[in-house]
Amino acid sequence: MDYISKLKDQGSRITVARRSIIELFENTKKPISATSIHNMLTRIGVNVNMTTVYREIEFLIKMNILEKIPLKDHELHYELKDREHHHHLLCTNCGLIEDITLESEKKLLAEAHQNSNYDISRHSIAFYGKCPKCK
Amino acid sequence: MDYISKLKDQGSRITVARRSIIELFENTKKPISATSIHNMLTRIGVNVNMTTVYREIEFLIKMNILEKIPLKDHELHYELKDREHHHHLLCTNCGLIEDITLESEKKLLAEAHQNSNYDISRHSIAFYGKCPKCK
DNA sequence: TGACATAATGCACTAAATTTGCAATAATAA
DNA sequence: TTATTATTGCAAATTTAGTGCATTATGTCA
Repeated sequence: MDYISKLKDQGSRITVARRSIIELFENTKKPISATSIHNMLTRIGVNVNMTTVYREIEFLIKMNILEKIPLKDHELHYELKDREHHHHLLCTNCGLIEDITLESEKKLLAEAHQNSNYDISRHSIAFYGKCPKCK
Repeated sequence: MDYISKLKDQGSRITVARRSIIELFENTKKPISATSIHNMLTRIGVNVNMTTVYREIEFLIKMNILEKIPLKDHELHYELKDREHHHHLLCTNCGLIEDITLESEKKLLAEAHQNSNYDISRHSIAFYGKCPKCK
């Protein structure tokens, strides 16, 4: 079932901002910062306050729809949480962000579970380097 | 050779702030934020301005001694750069950060090189979950 | 050792990202 | 359509980070 129906079912209201932000993430499939969300919304004619953007992000994280993606930047980025498992490739030159899926991460995860006494629930992997255009 | 000697050799001055910050990182071996650095310095009686902390971090990054570690926080963290290769384990409950070394990351890295057309220079892996105390 | 050159620092600001309080607005149930 | 209250906007406060400039202090060399 889609996010909108889920939110409706659990009692949340579906506002223009909320719907637009969810669609933004569904179409983009990349980590987006709060400022970018605001810019993109403005570009498509959805005029919302930055405060609303921040509050909506917070809400969607609480609802388990978005998650934080920390990048080497002092701006947090966000992404849909239940996308098929994947990780990121970041260009240190132009800032481009791409996805990458990794077969061998299973072993990695198994090793992490074994080598630690943490109750691991999630993990993130990022590769930094130069993208095709920049190298 | 140690960091202090390296800095001296290359002409930098060794101030109380600089020496203290380097020692802080050597003793802590964990990602530390600028604010934490400032707090820790104050606690041991080294009173420096936040500006100095930020400028020193910048300097130590330029000198290849520190590197940025992005966490799920809107505060950047830093760590000594040439520590033996390792990654992080973060408690989603109390914020505890521990190190973890992984044998199988070699395969992962090889796969990443093969599956992408990026010129990968670095990577970071983080596991999120509950630490022994919190689970 | 003492004075000099300049790296490093502090202070007062600025800038950008994020958060909060509260009154106004709008989504939904009835 | 109306009432309830979730959501929003606005203004202002906080937090994190970075700057310009005058002052201080490190390391060098006479």
